[in-house]
Parts: sequence; C-alpha cells; structure tokens
Amino acid sequence: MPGRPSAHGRRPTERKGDVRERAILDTCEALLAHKGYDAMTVGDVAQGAGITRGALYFYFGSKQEVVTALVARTVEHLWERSRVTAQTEEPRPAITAAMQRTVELWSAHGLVMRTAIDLSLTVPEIGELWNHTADLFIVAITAVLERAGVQGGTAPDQASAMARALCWMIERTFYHASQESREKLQEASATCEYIWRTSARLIP
Amino acid sequence: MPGRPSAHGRRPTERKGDVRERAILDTCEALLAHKGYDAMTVGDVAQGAGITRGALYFYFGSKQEVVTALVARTVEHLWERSRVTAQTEEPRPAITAAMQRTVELWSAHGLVMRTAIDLSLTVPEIGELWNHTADLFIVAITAVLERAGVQGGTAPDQASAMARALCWMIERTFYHASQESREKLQEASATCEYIWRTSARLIP
DNA sequence: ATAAAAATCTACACTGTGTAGACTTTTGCC
DNA sequence: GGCAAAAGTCTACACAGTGTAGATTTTTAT
Repeated sequence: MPGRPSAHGRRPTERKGDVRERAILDTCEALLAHKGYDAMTVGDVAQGAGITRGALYFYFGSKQEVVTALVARTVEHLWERSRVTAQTEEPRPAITAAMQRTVELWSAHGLVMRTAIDLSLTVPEIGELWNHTADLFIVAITAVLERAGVQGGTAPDQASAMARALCWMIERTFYHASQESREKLQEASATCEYIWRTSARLIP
Repeated sequence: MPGRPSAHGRRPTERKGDVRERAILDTCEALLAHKGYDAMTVGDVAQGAGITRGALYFYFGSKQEVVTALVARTVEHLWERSRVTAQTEEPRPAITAAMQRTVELWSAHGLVMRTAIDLSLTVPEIGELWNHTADLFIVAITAVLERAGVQGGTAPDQASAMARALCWMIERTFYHASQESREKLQEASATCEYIWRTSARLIP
C-alpha cells in the first residue's frame, strides 16, 4: 500500500520513508494501546510520528491501511515463529511446547492480536490475515491430535473439527486473559492445555 | 436512556413513542444485518423507522445507545430462556440439551450476539451486558461439570476454569458458524458437545 | 377545550476523513 | 558541484457523519 516499494531486500541505502513508515506503525501500536482503535485519529498517529496528516496519507491511504500494515507486520512475525517450531515431537510434549509458545506470542503481541481479531469483520484484509494465521494453528493442532491417535477427518469427533474448536477456545481464552495480566495468561494456558490433552485422550 | 420511562409494566395505553422505539430497534437490527455497524449511520436508522435524525435523538442519545438497547433487548430474552431451562438433570443429557438450546439461540439471535461481542470493548455498557450473559453460561457449565464428577475449584484442571475455557470455545465456534449457515451451526454444536463431554470424562 | 407532555422538524456547530496542488528536500547522475 | 527527477511534506479544502438547540406540531389527559 505505500506509495513506493517497501524496502525489504536489504537495500543499500535506507530511504527516509522507511524510517517514517516504521515510526507511523510504532506510533499506531502505542496509541492503540491506550486509546483504542476508534478513539485514535489519523491526526494523532501523524503527530506521534512527527509529521502532518497530509504527509501520512503519502504512506497509507487510510486509517484502516495503517492498522492493516501493523497487523501484517506482527502476523508475519508469528508465521516465522510457527515455521521454526517444528512438529517432530510426541503429542504430550508437543502440546506443552505449543501452549508455551502461545503464551509468549500473546505476551509479546497481545495488543495487536486483539486488534486484528476485533477488526476482522470490518476490515476484510485483516480478516484474511487473521484467518490465515488461525489456519496455521488449526493445521498444527490437527497434526498433534492425529499423532495422539485421534482419527483424521472432518466429522464432529474427528481431528479437523476438534482442532478448529480448540483453536477458537485458545484464541478467545487468551484474548481475554491477555487483557488482564501475565499470570492470567499462564493460568489460561494451563487450562487450555488440560482440555486439549483430554480431548486427545492423553489423560488416562 | 430514552427521554421517558420505558413502558414495561403493562401501561394502560401504549405511547406512540413505544411503537417508534421498537421500530428504531427493528430497523437497527435489519441494517446491522446487511451494512454492519460502521457503515450504518444514524440517518439510515431514522429513515428506516420513518422519522428524521433529529427525532431519533429524542429516543436515544447516540448511535451506541441504540445498539446497546438492541443488545439489551436480545440479551434479556436469553436470560429468560436460561432461567427457564432448569438444571435438575444428569450430566450427559444436560450437555445435549444445553447445546441444543445454544443452537436455537444463535439461530435466532446470531446477528445481535455477534454485534454484542464485537462491540464489547468499545462500548462498555455492551461489555457489561455480554459479560453477565457469559457468566450465566459459565455457571451453568460449571454445575454440569461438577455433577459429572469434576472437582470444583479454580485450578486449571478444576470445574470453574474449565467451564470458562469451554464457554469461550462455544462462543467463538458459534460466532463463526453462525455467519455461515444453520448446518455449520449444527456441526459446530456436535463438535463442542463432544469436547465438553470428553472434558467431563463422559466418553469412556 | 385546553394546557402540559410528548414527539418531531429544521438548522447549525463541530470533528474527523480523505484529496488537491503547491512547495521543499533528497537522490542519482553527468 | 550542479541539476533534474523522485520522494517527501505541507496547507487548504470539500465532504460526511455526529450530536445539539430551539421552534413547532401532535398527543394525551383532564
């Protein structure tokens, strides 16, 4: 969306605009934290980034585009992490590891993740981004369930459907917990892990 | 919030305003369905209800108040239902009954429930309303879990915490399913029921 | 029939968004 | 070093939506 190709591939010189773009996104994140999406105005973001509204519109076409870019930045980060964390483990420790990673993700990026969820319907692009992210999780959960002996398939008591429900459980539970504190997040994690394990029949 | 005491206690005559207020809420619900909250303007609602913007502000102080009233109206309905559906049953059929009731609720009121969830953060009053509703569900789920032999308490593997996570699972799963179709809702229900049962150790 | 209450309207002030066009700075090249 | 193009920035404006004020009409109750 920016008016110029975003410098990703290690450009020789870093354009002034790249710095500004980052400043805009950072400011947006900060404002989101203590004003919320609705209360935050484009003017606020511009001011925080040290430019005027007019200048901001050179980088992003709208308020929604700014937030979409912020979500994209964060979510790319999640994708990398999930690519790294491999899947060659036994079910039980795999579940524990996955939940631990989830706690870390929500600790670090809870605000943006909550924003992404909130805007998923109203901003289609963000909806896409978040759906894709959720799908990654669902696939991962499905794999663990199958390795634990749950039958693969889409019937209500088979891996795929269960994974989807478990994913939403984790999303929503962490969504709420991350608004409170790190401790709540840890408790939420323990509960979700327990239910995930019983669903995989690993609590005999 | 209306400019006059809302006629609840079977007034002898029904004020013209009561009809209008209902018309406003009905219009709001209809518009929410095919425009969404953001795109829907106060002018649209007024027009749909057959009055001007100015007149609408006689009934409600803001767009948010209109939607809050709509949520309140719907949610009161849920509360009645949940009060009626008693709790004197064995765990297994109780779970089935609860899920069936949940399907009905989401079939009938999915749109408003989704709206309530979406606006929970930005509109504190709606947040209150929805929290209260969720608490009713959590208490009910807790009761069922305990009757199924799950230890009461707030530790991660005890009834209270589990009930909360299961509630969020159901909320989020139905939230998504209700955007698609009745069939999806039914499938979602079956999956949630299965996970709820395994969590209660009722799948030997 | 009439006065108070309820309901409605028009007009306005304000805030926030997004756009237009002029102006300034930076960059790459001869 | 000088200079054109690209990149970045600004001010000013047009527009849409919200909420308010006050005048005016309709309903209701006596």
